[in-house]
Amino acid sequence: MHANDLLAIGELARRTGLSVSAIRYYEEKGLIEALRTGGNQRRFLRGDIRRLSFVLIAQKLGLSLDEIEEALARLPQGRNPTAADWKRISSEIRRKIDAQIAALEKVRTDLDGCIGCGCLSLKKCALYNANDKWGESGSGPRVLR
Amino acid sequence: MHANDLLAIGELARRTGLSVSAIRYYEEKGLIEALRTGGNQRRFLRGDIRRLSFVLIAQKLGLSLDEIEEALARLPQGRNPTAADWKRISSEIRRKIDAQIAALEKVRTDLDGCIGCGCLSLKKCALYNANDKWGESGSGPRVLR
DNA sequence: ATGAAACCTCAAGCCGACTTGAGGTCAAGA
DNA sequence: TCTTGACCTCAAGTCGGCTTGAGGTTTCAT
Repeated sequence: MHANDLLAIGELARRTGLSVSAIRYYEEKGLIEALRTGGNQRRFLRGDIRRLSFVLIAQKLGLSLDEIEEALARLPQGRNPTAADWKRISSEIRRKIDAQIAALEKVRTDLDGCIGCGCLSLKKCALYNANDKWGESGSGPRVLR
Repeated sequence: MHANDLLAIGELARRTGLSVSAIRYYEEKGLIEALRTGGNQRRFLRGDIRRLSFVLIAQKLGLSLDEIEEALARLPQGRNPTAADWKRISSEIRRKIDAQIAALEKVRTDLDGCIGCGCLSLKKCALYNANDKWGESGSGPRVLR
């Protein structure tokens, strides 16, 4: 059962809650690497559970896979995140969250002003004219639903 | 120039900042309706500027087009939003924003606890285990970038 | 009457983060 | 040995909110 301390992809999926296809996708994107058996099946190290945990948590915080890949790439010797790495990275993330909250609070304030006026004029409306970054089309991390 | 007080699609686009293709897309989705000339070109009423302004603002507040359509559908006689409609609808939106801010603040608190521990354990991590709604895959309004 | 600009429809493409399906191979217990 | 379940690759599909392109028509000023 614990033959070589290597995990098959299904086992890793079970331990992380990810789907098998998602793990394969992450490998393709370079977020994780796999060893291969003689029969070409993936085998993962135990530490990869932690690596994927990092990916999952960072995603919940709103980072895109590209951003997560970048964070992982900046790790000292290229291996999985330690507590110290996590401390540094999570402080950066905290700053992003602060910015998101501040942006939302500004919108709320503008909205409060707008409820009173009911103008719905694109020329005058603070809601429409401020925070232009909000409306940029295109994609990015989907933070809230 | 102001022949019939009807606007061609390009004119409406200019006045709202939307692209022509976006307006056609909104028509297809049922967010806006157009009259047609004998030659099959769309003609819009002046009031549609206001209707589209509503769409734009509601989008910036994080509502999906489906949600916006629903809000517009609930308007009294099926025409464009008035100041009173806006007041009612924007109050509902405000509640959503409050919820979003509260969710983000909870994540921030969890993150602060997490920075200290550095566990990165899926079993123990409050960040991972709380706020499951955050991680739901699928699509929805992209609120923040 | 004419020529350019604006309009029309319909189909396909884009982004991120995956999932689904087809068709085939590998590993391990009975 | 055999069977079954887990695995493999590659291509295509999904979602929302549009954009882009091809190929054709209308409108309007001159």
